[in-house]
Amino acid sequence: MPRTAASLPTADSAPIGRRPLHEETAERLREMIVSGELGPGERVSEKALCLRFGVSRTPLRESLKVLAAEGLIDLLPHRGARVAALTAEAVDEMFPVMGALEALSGELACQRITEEELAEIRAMHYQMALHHTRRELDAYFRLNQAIHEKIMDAARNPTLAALYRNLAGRVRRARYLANISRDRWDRAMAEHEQIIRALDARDGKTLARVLAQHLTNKCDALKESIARQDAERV
Amino acid sequence: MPRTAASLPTADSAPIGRRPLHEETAERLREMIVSGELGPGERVSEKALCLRFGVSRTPLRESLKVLAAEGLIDLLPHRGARVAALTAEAVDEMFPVMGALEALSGELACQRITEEELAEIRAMHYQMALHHTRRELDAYFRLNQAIHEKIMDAARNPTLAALYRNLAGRVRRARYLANISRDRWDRAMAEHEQIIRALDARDGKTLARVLAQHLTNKCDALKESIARQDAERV
DNA sequence: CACTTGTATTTTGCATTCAAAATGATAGCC
DNA sequence: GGCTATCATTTTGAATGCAAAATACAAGTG
Repeated sequence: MPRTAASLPTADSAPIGRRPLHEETAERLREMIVSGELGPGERVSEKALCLRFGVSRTPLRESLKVLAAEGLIDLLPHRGARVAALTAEAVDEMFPVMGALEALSGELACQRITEEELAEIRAMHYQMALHHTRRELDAYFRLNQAIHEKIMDAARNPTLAALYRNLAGRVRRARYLANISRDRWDRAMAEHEQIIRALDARDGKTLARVLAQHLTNKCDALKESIARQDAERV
Repeated sequence: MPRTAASLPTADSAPIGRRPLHEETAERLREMIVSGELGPGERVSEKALCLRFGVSRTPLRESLKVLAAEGLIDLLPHRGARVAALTAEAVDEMFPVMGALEALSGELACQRITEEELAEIRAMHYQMALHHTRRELDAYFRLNQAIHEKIMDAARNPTLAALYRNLAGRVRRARYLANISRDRWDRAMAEHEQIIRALDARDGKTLARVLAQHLTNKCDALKESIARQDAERV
């Protein structure tokens, strides 16, 4: 009878076939938005992108629908697509959610992380501390993000990780305007020390609390930046 | 100059125009999947659905991409779409996340809920208690879901609510196989009593804890059902 | 009889085409 | 001059058409 495991679509041994265009374009669009190449509120012309990517409108439009579902762009019926704005309200909504997700990742990671993973995170932490002392913001950001993702992965919950990455991607678009203060930066670094300690001790509750607080502080910092930015714009 | 608030895409005064087909079809598909009309793992034929909905493949395919992004269907390149399976592993991943999201909704709701909303929830609670004593499972489920959604709405965080509804939709597909035990049902009802009490007292921490625990128990019940189902299947 | 090999059919992926709506421009009017 | 109304252009929404891939089927071979 055919309903055996072998007949199910188990992704066996790396399919060589190329990826569909709508995936490719979705990824590139995502990258363009998250990187800031397409700014918040900016109009997204189908034709321009088709030309640029060298594809027809069909796969591109499929991508746009997906990106809209992910919250990266807004689709106005008969009026095209715009890159979703990143308002203070949206940030205010997203960060508590990210805080809850990261807190959960921390709890799960404490139960499931391996010694190897922890060692790697520790190494990244020290590397990041170095960038902190050297005031290398960009490199710091990259490692910061990588550490949080590593903890997320250690939680072994792909569903959780997917939701987190979605929100993180939306928020990351704002990093270029985060002119973080020396004070806040130092505090963030101190929080990361606590994160490592809690992880070391496999203290899930504490880690969850620290991560949530860390996110709350990040949110405040970002909102400050957005407010400053908005004030300048007027 | 045209860059004023009025020119921004503020959904002003109810656009009367009909909705795009891809939205319509996405919604109907979602409903078909969540209601169980399309069973987990079932193949989703583009042609059949086009015929059924009376639309061409273009908007339907756009819907499929969106549903895939939502995690309701799996897209196998060159092999069509299947309704996403609802495995015990997936449930195990989703419930902790829903627990975290509901816990957050509880905390926020305690800060923001109005007396009117609370009164309505209380009324729904008593109605639900009635269905519980009468063993009216379906009506009980409906009110149960409605209460959780009401708390979610009271949290005043649309981003949070959207993520929650996505997960809730994915999980809801399993409700028809939830032959809940008398014991578990009684315990769930008792937890709902606690929920109401915490909400009454605006005790966010307690509410968060109770909601998370409630979800953990729901998860266990569901996994039991799935395991039973799987055992029968073999 | 199981198993491969080759072929016909179906289904998917994408480009193209057509219709409808929105945008922009021009002319007419007060 | 400022305003509205009409028309041309652009852009979006959806259907159709075509090529490639996958599936189903049939015949041939050990």
